[in-house]
Amino acid sequence: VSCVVHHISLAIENGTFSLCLCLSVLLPRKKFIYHYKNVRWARGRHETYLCFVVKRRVGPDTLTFDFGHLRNRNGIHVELLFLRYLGALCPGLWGYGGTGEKRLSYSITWFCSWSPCANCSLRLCQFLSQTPNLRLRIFVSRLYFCDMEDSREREGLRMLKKAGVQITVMSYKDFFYCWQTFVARRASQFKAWEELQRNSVRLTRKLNRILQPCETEDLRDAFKLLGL
DNA sequence: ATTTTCAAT
Repeated sequence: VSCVVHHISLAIENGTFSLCLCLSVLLPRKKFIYHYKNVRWARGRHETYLCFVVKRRVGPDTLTFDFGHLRNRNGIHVELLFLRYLGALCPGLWGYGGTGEKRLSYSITWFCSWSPCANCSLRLCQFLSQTPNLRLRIFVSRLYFCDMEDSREREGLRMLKKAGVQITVMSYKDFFYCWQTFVARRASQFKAWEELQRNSVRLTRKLNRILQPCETEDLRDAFKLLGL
């Protein structure tokens, strides 16, 4: 109930924009499966979903503060929408991060159907550099525009890593957790699709290669040195 | 073998 009330108050603050947010606290099953399916060719996913959990920590005590989901709207990527809501989701985020008695910090975990684009990564890095008392963990189902070696999206993911963001490709246990937490599942059990595991492993390897480009560069240098 | 991608009609 508190979650619903919270989202209604968000709607009042931000106008009709977030009306949908407060009407659908849980994600319909079909929508979740369609958008989070980690298929190789994700044709027609012209939306991106972001399921989030906010944890609030005051001194030694941590509690789950809020959760919910968002999707991109009006040409605004879902990550930037999330940043707009962040102030409301994390009261006191600014101003209590120091060494005072009220030491307050937040930890956000989100599960996104696509990894962030280059611009969103940049904006997130900028934001995080100004909020040292916010920790962000990002799980992604699929990698967005990361096929080219020199893609800006790849660079963006590396920047996020440098900024201290933990980025992970979703595996079975993460899809399962999302199903339990964010989906209007009724009594239904999460049923993995074909290839879930294989795709997750493939994307994990791909992400690891993206985040550790130095090794291959070093190898190339080594080959050059050896005249190979 | 090849296919898509936070749309634009």
